[in-house]
Amino acid sequence: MPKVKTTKAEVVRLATEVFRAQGFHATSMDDLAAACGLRKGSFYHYFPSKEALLTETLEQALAYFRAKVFALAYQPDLPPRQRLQTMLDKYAKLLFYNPNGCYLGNLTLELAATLPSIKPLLWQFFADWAAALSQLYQAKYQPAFADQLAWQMVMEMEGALMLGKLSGQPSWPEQCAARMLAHLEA
Amino acid sequence: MPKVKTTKAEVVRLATEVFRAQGFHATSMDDLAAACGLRKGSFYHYFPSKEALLTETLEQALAYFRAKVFALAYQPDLPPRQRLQTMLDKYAKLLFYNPNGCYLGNLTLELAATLPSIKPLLWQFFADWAAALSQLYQAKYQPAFADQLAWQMVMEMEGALMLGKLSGQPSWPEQCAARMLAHLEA
Amino acid sequence: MPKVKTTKAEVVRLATEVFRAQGFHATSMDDLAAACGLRKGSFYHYFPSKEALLTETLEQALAYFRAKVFALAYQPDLPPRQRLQTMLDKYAKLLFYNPNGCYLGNLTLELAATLPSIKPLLWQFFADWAAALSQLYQAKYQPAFADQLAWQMVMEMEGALMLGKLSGQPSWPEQCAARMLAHLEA
Amino acid sequence: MPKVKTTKAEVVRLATEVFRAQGFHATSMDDLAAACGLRKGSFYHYFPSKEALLTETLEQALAYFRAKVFALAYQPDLPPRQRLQTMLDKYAKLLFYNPNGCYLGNLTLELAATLPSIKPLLWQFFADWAAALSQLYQAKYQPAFADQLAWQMVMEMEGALMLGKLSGQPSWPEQCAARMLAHLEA
DNA sequence: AATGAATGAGAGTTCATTCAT
DNA sequence: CATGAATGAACTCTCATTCAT
Repeated sequence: MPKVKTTKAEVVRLATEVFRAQGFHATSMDDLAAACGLRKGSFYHYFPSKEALLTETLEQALAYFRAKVFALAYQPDLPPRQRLQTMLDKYAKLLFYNPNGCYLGNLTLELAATLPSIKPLLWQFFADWAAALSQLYQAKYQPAFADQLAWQMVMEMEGALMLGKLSGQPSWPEQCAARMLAHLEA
Repeated sequence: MPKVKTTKAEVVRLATEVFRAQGFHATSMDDLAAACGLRKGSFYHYFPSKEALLTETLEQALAYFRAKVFALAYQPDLPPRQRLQTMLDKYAKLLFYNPNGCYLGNLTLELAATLPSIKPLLWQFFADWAAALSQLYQAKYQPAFADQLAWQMVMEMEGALMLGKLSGQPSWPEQCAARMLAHLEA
Repeated sequence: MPKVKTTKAEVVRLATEVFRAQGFHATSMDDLAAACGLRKGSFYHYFPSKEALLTETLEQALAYFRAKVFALAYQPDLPPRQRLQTMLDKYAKLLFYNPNGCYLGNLTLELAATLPSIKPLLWQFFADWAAALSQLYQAKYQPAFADQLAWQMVMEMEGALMLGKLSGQPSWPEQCAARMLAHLEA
Repeated sequence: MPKVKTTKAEVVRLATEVFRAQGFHATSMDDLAAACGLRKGSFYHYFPSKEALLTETLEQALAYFRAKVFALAYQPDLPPRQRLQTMLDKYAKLLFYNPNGCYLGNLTLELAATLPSIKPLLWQFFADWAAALSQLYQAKYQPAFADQLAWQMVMEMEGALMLGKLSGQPSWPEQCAARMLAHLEA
């Protein structure tokens, strides 16, 4: 069993989980090194600083959500109802059953006020998420109303993930997802 | 060498603002000392540790919301619509126009996973907030539905405050408050 | 039950026990205040500094041993054997059954190298102790030999108290006391 | 900014001397850093805490005494008298002419009551020391008496080192060593 | 490319002492 | 006389970062 060389992408993936669990400031480079099986010093071959690593995790997370989650809202040859269902299934798998909630949401509240450089990335996440929802709701509603409803559901979901994180129970975001779907029903 | 006199309640009040702006881990005892006009070591006359100080800020914040905000939902001799209006006005004054959002919500996402001792306090905040809303909605809806709607609006408001913090604009929570009111309209 | 005013002598007595248990540097003024039922600030009405308090405990301890222990070696109208016996009984009561050993011996090893001002006091203790023993042994031995034997037994006793402190068992100093007595037997 | 290279064993050796001179609590990490030519923070690469460093100094001291001093009592092909002589010579070189006395004895009195984790190590030192002496005395005395005599001399020596530390004169332990030898003479 | 050793700054905390009340 | 509040220095320890090897 040869030790597989750690790739940069893998390091970013692992770091994301540690940041998601502990937050940015409560996570030390030692924590990250331990989680990635690297020595502390080796980190600086991949990333010039802790903040740069954070930024990469955000970029990778955003790219992942765009490619693997939000994209599901735009599948051709599938009715909106099913597109929303598959998107929410994927979303749920990523966020509902992990006790640490929404990575991007966590960082928004922890860092938006003190680390403005990440705000555009964070905002993009919410905007893309709302756009995907809005596009689906437009099958049933006027664009303006669909948009408002989409943003409303994004906010509700972030609040639901907050309660889920606090209570340890997935029912909050689950019920929120059910309401998201219901808005497409008759 | 001037010996500044402060009260414990005042220290807690000032510390709350610093924690709200920067988060718990990003705030040093030096930051707190500077904000309170104390020297670092003097803090330990009031609180045995940074964590104990945090807990006191949470307790004081919860007590304040209970006494000064949520209580407005229970005013006798006032129609529900007006009670909700005054409660939301007070709520807005405290949270909408401060760029740092909801203190309790911020700490939920930063600390729920790593500082479980504060979870009951945080939960109480959300529960009281939902109870106040539910009690108002029961003027119009069945208890079960009123309750669900109340929790839904609490979540939406936390999400709205998150977007407000990220965007720097109060319109997100403002519109959420408008929807809260609309649920009581005809 | 009126609260008896703490007297300076009482404070010194209590402080001695805390210093004996924890050593000088490991004992904080808070520890002392707690043990004496005083507030920290009040200490400075009795003693100008922690070090001055230490010195007073040493002086009081030395005075006590002189008046209440070593004096027993000089009782008129009692044979040497009995004088030694009563002195050792008193000595044992003070030191053997307290797990913290010999106060003066403890401070000698902790502070002789860094707080030379207390060295004369400490030395006086050992010198008086040896003189008392020597005077008794002179009933049986030549002065020079009695003196040497006395110092020898003082050293052995300090070593025995060290082992007693480490093991928690009084048998080490007890057997040493038995040997002290044996030197006066036939 | 020079990066001094040191070995862990060297750090332990130097720290032992500082602890021996000043005691554990009176020695700061700054003192240790200065003595070792390291910066304060660098210590924590070698030892997780000041207490862990202390434990290592004790372990190394015990190992040294076993290998380099007490072992001399068991040399084959040498009469007991000479074995004792060489052991005492080595012992004297280490302890008599250093004004800070016996490292293990110092720590016994300073820390036995407050840091119980080191008690087994300390006790092992005294036990090995007594065992080495006892083994030599058994050339002349019955095992039980040899054993008692050995412990007696260990205690006397600790007391002698205490007086040596207090007086600054090596004659106390020197004469004690002479008595140790005398017990093997005709 | 990888790392172990080192670092300076700063973290939270403790301390002996001061002093206005 | 007593004390609660305050202090500045020092404490142990952690951190993100550097760099010779």
